[in-house]
Amino acid sequence: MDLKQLKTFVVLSKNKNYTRTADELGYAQSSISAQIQQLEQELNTKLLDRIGKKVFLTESGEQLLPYAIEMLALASTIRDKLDNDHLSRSRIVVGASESLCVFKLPAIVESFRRSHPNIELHLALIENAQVVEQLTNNTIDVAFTIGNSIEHPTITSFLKKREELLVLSAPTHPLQSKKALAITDFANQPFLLTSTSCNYRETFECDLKSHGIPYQVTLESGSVQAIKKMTISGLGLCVLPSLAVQEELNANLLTALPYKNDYKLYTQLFCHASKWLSPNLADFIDLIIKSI
Amino acid sequence: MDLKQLKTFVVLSKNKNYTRTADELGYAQSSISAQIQQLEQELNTKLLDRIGKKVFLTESGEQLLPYAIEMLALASTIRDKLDNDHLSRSRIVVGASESLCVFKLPAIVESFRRSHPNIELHLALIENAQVVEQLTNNTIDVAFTIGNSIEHPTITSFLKKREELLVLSAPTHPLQSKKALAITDFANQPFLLTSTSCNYRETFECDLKSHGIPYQVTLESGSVQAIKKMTISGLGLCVLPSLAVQEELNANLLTALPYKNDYKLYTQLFCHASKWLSPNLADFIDLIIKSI
DNA sequence: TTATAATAATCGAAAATTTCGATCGTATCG
DNA sequence: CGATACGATCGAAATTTTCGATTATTATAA
Repeated sequence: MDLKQLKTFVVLSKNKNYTRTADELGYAQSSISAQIQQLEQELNTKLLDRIGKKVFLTESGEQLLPYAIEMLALASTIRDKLDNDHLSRSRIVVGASESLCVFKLPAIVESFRRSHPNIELHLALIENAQVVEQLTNNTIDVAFTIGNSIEHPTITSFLKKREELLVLSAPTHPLQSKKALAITDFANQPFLLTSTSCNYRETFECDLKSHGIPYQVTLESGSVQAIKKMTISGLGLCVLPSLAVQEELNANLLTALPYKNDYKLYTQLFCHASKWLSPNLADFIDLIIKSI
Repeated sequence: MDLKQLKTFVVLSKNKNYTRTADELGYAQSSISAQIQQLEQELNTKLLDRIGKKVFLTESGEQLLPYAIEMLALASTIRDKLDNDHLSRSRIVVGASESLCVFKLPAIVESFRRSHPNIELHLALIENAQVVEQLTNNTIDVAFTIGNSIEHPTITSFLKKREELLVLSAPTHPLQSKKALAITDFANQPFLLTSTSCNYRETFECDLKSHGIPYQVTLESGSVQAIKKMTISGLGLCVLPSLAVQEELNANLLTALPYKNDYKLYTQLFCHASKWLSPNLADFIDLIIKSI
């Protein structure tokens, strides 16, 4: 049983004429005969009687007709749904770093939702270390993170932009007056840091430790927002990528200390290399690339 | 889109493994690949992602899956229905003469309904003259009539049994005492006849007329039962096939007059030659043949 | 890192099927 | 009875499907 045969059967039921049906469907008349015979053979009944010059549906034919119509309707629905889905319903699961969620994604998501109103966007907060695993498990469609460079044979990178990591203080902080700072200047300073697994903290802490610089952690928080507020209040220093503090720098609420570093942090955008980029996903990726 | 492809897609969605799916469905692995590619091409999406070693349904694949399952279920329903229908639901439209409806069909119908309880039997009263037309129009499936011989190139006859046409009277009737009657003995007799289009009446009346025998029609009725009752009451003579008066002859309520005739009347059973004989219809025809 | 095993994609050839055009058979209509 | 309309049938051509072999990729073991 085949949709082609059912289609032919339905049209033939309407026309009750093989030749016209052949014309309508673009087949030779003999092909219509053959298709109906196939169908009859498979269903093991006669579907049509040719009595005299006219064609009649048999009992079985009458039985089949509504089902055949339903079948074709269902096939048509499938085509519609899947075609529409390219344009309408669909879901993209984005795994993103917290900073990017807060400082970059809102504008991107807003813009994407305007251009693709029917796409469901799911946001999963992930850390840099999970990127490969989650893309490989297909639990996220795309990863948008800030952190250490990631290179992996089965992961495609669409974007890699160096991010400055800043050591920040309140504008009134004593260290702020110096022309240039060395790592040693941070000795015994109170720091407000993100959680241990965070790449910027890791990077900076590694720097301090490798030079044997003692330091205090006054606040440890997953919330960048909390850290900034505390720093503004003068509680200590914090280490954040510049993109997370643009606003505060502009408003002069925070000051970047003149500490030259060589930290390798990147905003990156990844998919699994085998991932099929649906038109929507491709659009989303393009939008991010343009927005950065 | 094709049921075969959908089936493959569904099994593959379950297995998430091409090789196993190929084994399960009895194809080569490459055929599974090909079928899925066909489906993807036709629906213009990717249905499966192969990420690393594992196979995942894409968004589109997830969308398709329930529809594909529904489709297969529907196909399965069709097969079931049409197969069951051979045995269960079905309808046979029988066109039959009144006499046969009254004197033969009841026993046949009862027996058939016992052996084929789910077949809907429709009975249409028809006259001999309509047999060809109605079979040709496919308004009846089978014709079971008593009357003149019918031979027609497009009509198949399954049964042709000579029927005796009797001229009957009440046992007390004066003509009954004669040894043998000639047509002339019926001159001026009052007759109780069936309606004009009826073959027995036609046949007998023709006989009288061709010999220029005058006669009266005392009662003209479509009801054989009424005619018999009136004849029993001594109102006149009637002309009926023997099968219609078995009971009354046995009970000595009516007497067959000793009139030798050469009327060619037959109980016959027909289908259109092009008619497909469903198993049920074939059973019905067999039953009639055995019952006569 | 390299070898190995697992697995799907690809490709060309073989097999199966579908389609077509021509012809035949049958029923209807003038 | 002949002409016409229409589906069935048949063999050849065209197309599609399937297969087996090979290749490519990735995960895993050594």
